[in-house]
Amino acid sequence: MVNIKDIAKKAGISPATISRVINGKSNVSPEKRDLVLKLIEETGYVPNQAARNMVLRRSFTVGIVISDTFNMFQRQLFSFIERHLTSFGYHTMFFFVTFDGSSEDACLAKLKSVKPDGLIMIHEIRSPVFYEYLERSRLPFITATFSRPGFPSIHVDDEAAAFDAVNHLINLGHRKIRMISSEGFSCGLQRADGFFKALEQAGVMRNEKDNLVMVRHYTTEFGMYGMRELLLRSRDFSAVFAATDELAIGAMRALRDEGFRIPEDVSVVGFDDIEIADYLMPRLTSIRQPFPEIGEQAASSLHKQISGKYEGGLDLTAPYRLVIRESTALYSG
Amino acid sequence: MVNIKDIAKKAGISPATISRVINGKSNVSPEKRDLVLKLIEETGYVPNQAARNMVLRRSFTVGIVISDTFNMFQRQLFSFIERHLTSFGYHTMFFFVTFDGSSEDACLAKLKSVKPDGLIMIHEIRSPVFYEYLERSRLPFITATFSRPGFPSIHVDDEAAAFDAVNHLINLGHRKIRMISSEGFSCGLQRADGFFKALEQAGVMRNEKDNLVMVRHYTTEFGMYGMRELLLRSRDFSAVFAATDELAIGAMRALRDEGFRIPEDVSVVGFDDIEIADYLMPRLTSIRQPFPEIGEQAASSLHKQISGKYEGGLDLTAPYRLVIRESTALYSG
DNA sequence: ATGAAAGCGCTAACAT
DNA sequence: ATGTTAGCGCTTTCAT
Repeated sequence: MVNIKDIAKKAGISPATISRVINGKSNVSPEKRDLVLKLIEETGYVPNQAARNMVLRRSFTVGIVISDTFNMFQRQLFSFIERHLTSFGYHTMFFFVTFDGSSEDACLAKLKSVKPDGLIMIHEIRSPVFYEYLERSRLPFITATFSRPGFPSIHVDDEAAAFDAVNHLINLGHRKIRMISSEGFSCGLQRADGFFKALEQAGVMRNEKDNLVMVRHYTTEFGMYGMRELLLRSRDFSAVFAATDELAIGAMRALRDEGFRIPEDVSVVGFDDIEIADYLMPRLTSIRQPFPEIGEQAASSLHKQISGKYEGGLDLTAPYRLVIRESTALYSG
Repeated sequence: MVNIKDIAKKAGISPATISRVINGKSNVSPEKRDLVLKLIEETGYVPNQAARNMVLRRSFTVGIVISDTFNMFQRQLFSFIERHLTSFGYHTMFFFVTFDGSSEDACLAKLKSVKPDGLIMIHEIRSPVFYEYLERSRLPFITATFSRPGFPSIHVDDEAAAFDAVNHLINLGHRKIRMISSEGFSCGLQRADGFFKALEQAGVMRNEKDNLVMVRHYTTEFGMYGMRELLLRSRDFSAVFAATDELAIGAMRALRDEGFRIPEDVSVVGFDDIEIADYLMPRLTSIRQPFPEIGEQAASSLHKQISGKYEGGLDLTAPYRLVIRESTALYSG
């Protein structure tokens, strides 16, 4: 592979000047600049990333901490994040973490080894050791779609959004409402809070614990399990709020398998508004998270931090919106 | 950040010996080894990846060439590939390519800069320049879920699988069958070949071109467009074969919007058997691609190539299986 | 505006 | 078994 010395030799110039041209420094004569550019073009030379990384003590890589289950929601959000990071000149590398937390150590080790310039966390890590490292190493990072007090983050107001979603059901006349959520993320808890708040305000706060089932993962499979569990407890309800669309999809499956019609017998509301929500039968009513904005904000906020333009203490809030489709209908008790 | 010299100083040993311990070389005395290990543990030292990359002329990274649309099928396959690559000690980095091919140059530049140890291609690049570079640079690579004559690959027999899928419809009594596919990938063409072969064998090969619609991307959205186009041409059919599940989901949406019941009025078959196929209403009949095997084979074949254990000329074929669910039913003309 | 030289953190060849 | 040394490809002083 052709390197900077090869170019220097061909041009009869020192490597230092080649470097200057590559990095767009001003103090190079136009003639030499043109010559070098021509040579680079001809030879197809591309600077060796590893060498630059070493001397500049940067990796030009941003790590994405994400759960290994990597659902449709995360996939969509990632696409937007990636696009913006690329436009800022970063590469992107996944740091997978399993839900049970057993791999958080491995993730930390990979962090130290790869040394990304920054980190975007789409998955909520529990280990305090992890956050200690982030602080100690002063590694720029931002959490997306959830927040951790005192750290930069971009997310919607989960509790308020859940409140609105459940209120939509209440306004349709539903009173006996169930919820499926997960403990994995703090937003699962916040969405549950919004759920209870809405119930409370409507004066239908009965059997608090029986209304809610907590499952392990935000997947269609666990949505199905959760719904089955709720059905075992009681069939006396007319609406279900799922903490994510994936859970809603699984819940709808379980309801259908038991002969319930949606929305005639049971209304279903999801959360996230993933792409497929609009392709389901019936189309799923859901809370829209603005992926494009969240992705862009996460990337550009991180970029600012990395390039030292960080203003400090940002906890960005993205707007959400209830998208009403076919899976919710008037209560017809 | 603590480096190898720091460890050496603390231990009163030369950096070379530290390096030997880190890399598990045998010729180190047990006492020194233990001392070094202890120090590494204490200090939290992790070797600097960039420095190793430079001197070893390796990146310990495998590139994944994937389309920027990055659908559910690719997401699922990627998860398996990633898992295995990690177990072999590789990092993973995406090389996104847009469907229109405009970014193939950028992808090539990134390739030269990052210098991955190998490449797994889930997306079919057209540019011959790209393949020329692969050959010239002798970069190990393998194509997954499609094949390119003369190059290592792992994939199912798309034509045979499509043939079986369509035959399933024919055995159910369907004669007027439509197909939605895409030109983007060669497998879209091969699946169309299987479709026509099955029709031909059943003696229902009429209006060849009208039976098939080609759309731009393998997405739900384009599946919907494709189906609308078919409906515009004629409503006289009883079954649809979609080249991917995503297309099938979009097609089902379009059919439902026009009042068709599935499978009572129209049977639908997909291809890939993505996770969600079993959660749709109705559950989607589909050809199962064995993600776990394809992912494992792709990763381990590449690993063999990288470590010089490549036996040459492998064109691996993975088994497929028709999974019959609820979206296909007897023709009830 | 340009070149010479040092050095980033690591490994490997070569001594001993 | 261990240390010394050179060098991977690049950027960046520091001269000039």
